[in-house]
Amino acid sequence: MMSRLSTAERISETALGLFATCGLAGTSMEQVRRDAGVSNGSLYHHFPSRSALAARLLVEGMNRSQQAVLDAVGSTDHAESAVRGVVTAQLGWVEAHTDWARLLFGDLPDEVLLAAEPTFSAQNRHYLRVVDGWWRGQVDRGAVRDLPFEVAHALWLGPGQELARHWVRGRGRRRPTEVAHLVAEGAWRALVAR
Amino acid sequence: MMSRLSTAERISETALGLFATCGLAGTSMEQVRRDAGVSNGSLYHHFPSRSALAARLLVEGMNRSQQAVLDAVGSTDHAESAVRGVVTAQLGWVEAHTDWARLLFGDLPDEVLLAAEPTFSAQNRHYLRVVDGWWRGQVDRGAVRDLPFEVAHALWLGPGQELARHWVRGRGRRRPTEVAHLVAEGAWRALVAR
Amino acid sequence: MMSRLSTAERISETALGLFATCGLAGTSMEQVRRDAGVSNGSLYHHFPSRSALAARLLVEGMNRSQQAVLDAVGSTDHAESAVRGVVTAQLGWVEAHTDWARLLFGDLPDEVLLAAEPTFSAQNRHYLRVVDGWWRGQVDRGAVRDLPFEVAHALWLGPGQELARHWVRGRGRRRPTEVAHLVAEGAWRALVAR
Amino acid sequence: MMSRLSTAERISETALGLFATCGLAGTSMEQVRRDAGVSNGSLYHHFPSRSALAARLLVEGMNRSQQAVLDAVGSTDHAESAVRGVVTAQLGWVEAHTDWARLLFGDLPDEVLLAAEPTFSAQNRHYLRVVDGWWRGQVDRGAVRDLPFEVAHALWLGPGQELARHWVRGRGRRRPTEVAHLVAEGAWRALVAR
DNA sequence: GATGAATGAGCATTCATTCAT
DNA sequence: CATGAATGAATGCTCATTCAT
Repeated sequence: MMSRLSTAERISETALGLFATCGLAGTSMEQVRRDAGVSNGSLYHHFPSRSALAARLLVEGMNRSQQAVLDAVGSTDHAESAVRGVVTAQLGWVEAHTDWARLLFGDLPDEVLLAAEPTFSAQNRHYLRVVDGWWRGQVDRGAVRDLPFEVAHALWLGPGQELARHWVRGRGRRRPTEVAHLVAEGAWRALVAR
Repeated sequence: MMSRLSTAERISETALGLFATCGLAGTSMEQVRRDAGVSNGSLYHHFPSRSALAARLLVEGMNRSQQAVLDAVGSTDHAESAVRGVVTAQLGWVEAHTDWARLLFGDLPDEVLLAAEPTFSAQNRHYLRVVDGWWRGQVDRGAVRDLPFEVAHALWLGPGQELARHWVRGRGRRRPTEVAHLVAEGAWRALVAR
Repeated sequence: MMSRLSTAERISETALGLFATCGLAGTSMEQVRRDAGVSNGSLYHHFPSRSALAARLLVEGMNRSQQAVLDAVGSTDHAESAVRGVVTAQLGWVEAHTDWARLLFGDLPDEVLLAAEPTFSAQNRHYLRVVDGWWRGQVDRGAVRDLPFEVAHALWLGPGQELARHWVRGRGRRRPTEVAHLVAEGAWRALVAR
Repeated sequence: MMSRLSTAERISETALGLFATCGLAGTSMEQVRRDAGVSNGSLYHHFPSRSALAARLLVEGMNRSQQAVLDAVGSTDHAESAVRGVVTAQLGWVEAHTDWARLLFGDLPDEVLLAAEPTFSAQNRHYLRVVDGWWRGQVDRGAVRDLPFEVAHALWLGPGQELARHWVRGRGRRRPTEVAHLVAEGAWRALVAR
């Protein structure tokens, strides 16, 4: 009997692990091929180019990560719960999916971004539209400060991002979820009206 | 007459520009060599390996960037001024030195980090010791919230980091310095006691 | 139609000739590639490194050369015939396969020896076990002097080795096979009991 | 105060050690330079080329090694003593000067041989003339078998050479001087008239 | 005698990718 | 879907050597 995973899945998983460990630019198709135990021809049958492989993982990872945030935002109309919930969700997701996180935190060469379009930008647009929309609603309602969205986004998710970035690189004592409530509290204070 | 810059300087500057444009992993020694107008042997005489070249720039850039923050912290004992000043300094420095910033924001392969040690970690220790020391002083004085340093650091510099990261990648309308006061305000709210 | 030899064979043969002519250390992969009329990628597809190529030839050559000796030893139980036969076989083989001989006589860098393991040492063990065993048998039978095997081996094969070494380097008037019987006679006298 | 050895001597000794360890072809001027702690310019001031350095050591080593044999031959007219004495001297010298021996046993690229001429061939001629002359004298006197000189030389020094070769490469249990008398005995039996 | 910058050719090897089977 | 041979461009790096100071 064969392994449980399909060839394509074996390749994906192997690649994700390698990207996390060696960085996207530090991983070659040859490494993926070897580690996945797949023939050259087979590899290229499933992913017609290196960029295509990276792009597919990027899109998938971005989707998962943003979904975690969107779920948190969508779960309540109460501003404070949502703001805090997003931070908690962000840190929880990173801690639960460090490989994906490392990929998303990394440098993405233009060729990969190019290959990831259009799915990528559509996805992104959707994410931004939803979150931005939610934010403006709360501004109108007077629940949060009236800030340009990029500033709000930075104050909201920047600290968690920063913390997570250190965490996945092995720096930082505390696990993200350990301090999530402190970060969430900070974000809320930075954003709440008055 | 020769060019004003020494060979080593010409190499450094060329490399920094290329790293900023093509990414660290996307820049080859051959490109550096060609663009700097230097012979192969000469290039390797001054920088015995690709990693050594990258590491030297990394250490230098890190030093400059951290110095901007240290200067801001050291310039006053008044907590609010210092907290705000650091954010402003951070965003100002990034905007004024986008090439350096791009290098520091990028993915640094282990080989480069390895080559950057020990200067790098010594420098880092110094930076953290000073900033951490200052922070604890303010905590004792009751000026700021009693947060683990990594959390404080994330709330303090994370938003700016996030904003700057987008900015140097060409995303984000507003220039960092334009919104610096808003980010600084957010950071202060997140950190101030009470 | 393609050439009769497989790509791998074409590479092997070309490399053997070059190693014989220019020495192992004096032969570059580039030369092999050019002379064999093979693409770079193809060369490395078949032999993943310079050392691997050399090692494969080394193992093969060692095998052939030792087989000539083993055949001579195995062909008779009569001590004198075997001792003389081995010397004759040794010199005959060298004269008939100077390219192989030159490779085996040359300096073998550690990397190559390392790459040749374990096949190499297994082969060697077999060779030594057989010849040593045969020798001890003759010692017990009182046909030859009771000498430590390494000394016996040196007296037995050393002179032929020395002669062959000079011959393949172009020194020495007489062809090995011309003087084989004299060398064999000397070896026998050095080894015979009484 | 400076080191006791002159720069040239430091270079020579370093090079000899490296040649012994890494092989002649495996040693670069850069390695010699580094290990000797000498500047590039200084190295080339003393030895104008890589080949010149190797050649100088080769000539010197050959001289020393042959002198040991010549001394043994010259010390007596008694054939047996001389034949045995040469073998003993040969093995003794190798054991006492393994670095030199390794150099002399190694592959010598043409460029080095070329650079070693004419000293080298003059030395060699001298050596051969003396030993050949001595041999013919003994043949005429009926003390030894009437063999072509190259065969006699192979039977005489070949076994020791073989043994020594293994010894310097770390193979072979017994030290050369331990078994010298056995080898000498074998050589004498192979050569003695009757 | 010593120093170190400069040179440019050369090399082993990796890589992404294609293609015939 | 899978296999592995084939391709050729590109890369990081080493080396022997020269030269101005």
